[in-house]
Amino acid sequence: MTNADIAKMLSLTADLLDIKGENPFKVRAYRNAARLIENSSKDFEKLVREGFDLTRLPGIGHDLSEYIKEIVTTGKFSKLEELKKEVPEGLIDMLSIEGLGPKRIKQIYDAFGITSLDELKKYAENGELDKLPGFGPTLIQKILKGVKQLKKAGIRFLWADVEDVAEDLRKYLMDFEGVEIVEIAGSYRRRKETVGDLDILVIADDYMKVSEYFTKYKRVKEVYSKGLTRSTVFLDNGLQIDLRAVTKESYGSALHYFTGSKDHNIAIRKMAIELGLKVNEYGIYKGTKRIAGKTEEEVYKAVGLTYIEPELRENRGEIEAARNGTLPKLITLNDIKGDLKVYFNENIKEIIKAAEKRGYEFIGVCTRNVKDLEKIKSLKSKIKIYSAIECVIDKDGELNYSDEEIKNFDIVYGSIEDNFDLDRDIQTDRILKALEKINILSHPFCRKINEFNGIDIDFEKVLEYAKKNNKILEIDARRNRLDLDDSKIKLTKEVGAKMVINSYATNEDELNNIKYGLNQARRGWAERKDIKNSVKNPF
DNA sequence: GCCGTTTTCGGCCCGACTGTTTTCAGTCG
Ligand SMILES: Nc1nc2c(ncn2[C@H]2C[C@H](O)[C@@H](COP(=O)(O)OP(=O)(O)OP(=O)(O)O)O2)c(=O)[nH]1
Ligand SMILES: [Mg+2]
Ligand SMILES: [Mg+2]
Repeated sequence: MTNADIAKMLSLTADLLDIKGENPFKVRAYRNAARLIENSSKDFEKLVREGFDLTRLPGIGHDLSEYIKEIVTTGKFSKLEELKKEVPEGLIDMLSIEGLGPKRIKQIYDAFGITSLDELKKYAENGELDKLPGFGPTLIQKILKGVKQLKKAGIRFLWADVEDVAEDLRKYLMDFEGVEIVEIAGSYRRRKETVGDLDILVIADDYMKVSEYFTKYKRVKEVYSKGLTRSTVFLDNGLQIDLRAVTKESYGSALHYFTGSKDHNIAIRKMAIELGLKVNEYGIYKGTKRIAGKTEEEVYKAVGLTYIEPELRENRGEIEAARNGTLPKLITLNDIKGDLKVYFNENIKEIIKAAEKRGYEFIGVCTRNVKDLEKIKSLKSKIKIYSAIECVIDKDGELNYSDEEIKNFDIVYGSIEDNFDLDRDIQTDRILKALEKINILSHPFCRKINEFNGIDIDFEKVLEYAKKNNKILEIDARRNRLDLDDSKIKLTKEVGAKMVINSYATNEDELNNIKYGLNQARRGWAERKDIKNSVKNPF
């Protein structure tokens, strides 16, 4: 039972309770627990096995603690099973239709007993739905459209895949008369590996005119809502863009609000309440008096905190760290001294030249074929070239090359490329075995974003071994890998094992992949000392 | 359902946009 599995059950429970009409704060408690577990770097199955007191976690009390234990030990959640009898699971699909929330779904279910999208479509088309109070023609049209495209359920976009359109939108908005600042906020600014939409903040005195201009952007396919200070559109590729426009006195508060995360915002607002203050996107208020909000620093200062970098704003301990003055000094692009994995191929000379130009001090040229060793050794550059071999780890943890064949390489990588579904203990032993012979474990979880969630291993055990034996964990920086991910990076840092960020460049442009890995390293609280390719002479 | 150096009950972040609302509930950020 993985964290993701547990989180899914709790989240489903929350949705069903919501539709049932339960107390919204109870629903939130389930959602919070689900999110806590989903985002946690700790393995909950292990925590339960070790008898860890779950109620020590924020938002987990007596009941949820027992529920989590039940889920982990039995694989089932009896409360959820009972709930499903009352509230059919099929109703969950309806939540992913824009404009349909728990209340309206309950209304529909109570009136017609509908439990599927097909039935919903039928009732929307034959005019039955109109009979419900609050269901006007516009909403019915929205529902029909939603059934057809199920927009909200669409997969999330890779961060790197929205970079270009984000920049294009920034330019487009900056071009508008009177616009002073454009910030891409939301999960994009927090550098999350995937983004559900783009959240754009515009600062302009004449902020009310911005929405109109925004919705005329050439790639806008549909205007979902348009008001004086906020609007939402969908682009031709289905990407949602939320725009918020305010005047510059609210810049800090608005940017803070729109950057999130939601959990972080709520935590900050709770702190403010305890100080007798109110925080919203316009400022910080004491009574009716506005006391701060021009910059983000002001916002944090008003609640007694130092500035928190966007990448850390996930309510994963950053607020406590800011209070205690123990925030990490996050690694930056400038700290990266080299790239320890670029591919040995026909572009290698250009890649090396580009690496020199970037100011790198070393580069690791990697092949999967031991016969390339001499050719790699004969490459010339003014920077240090490491020869690297990527070995394939077989089912039993053996490498595809003998000790003799790889002994002259500067760096030995090991990569798992098959048998992804082995049981946790077997998979863990496989990795531990391979680690004996390699320096760096490539993309440790073998995951592919939006495709494969990754192998099941006892990662903490791997980390303990790595720390003790100076083995390094890779952060594969390719846009759809980012493996280790942010929470695993955080755990690795906490244990004290080292990591490298590798670009896997096959041409000079792909050296830029480093940036994507760096984003995740920063989200994982990594400092310069945690990342091997930010020190001189790593090998 | 969770939480508490004031609290074990009574709060729980706060605001914008939409529709059919004649004053606000629902949904969303
Ligand atoms: N205070 C507060 N802020 C919110 C709430 N919902 C969203 N926000 C803020 C914080 C979010 O980061 C920001 C943008 O909202 P999004 O729904 O786009 O979320 P975000 O970009 O974080 O993640 P995403 O990748 O889009 O799913 O708006 C809320 O309920 N309360
Ligand atoms: Mg967003
Ligand atoms: Mg958004």
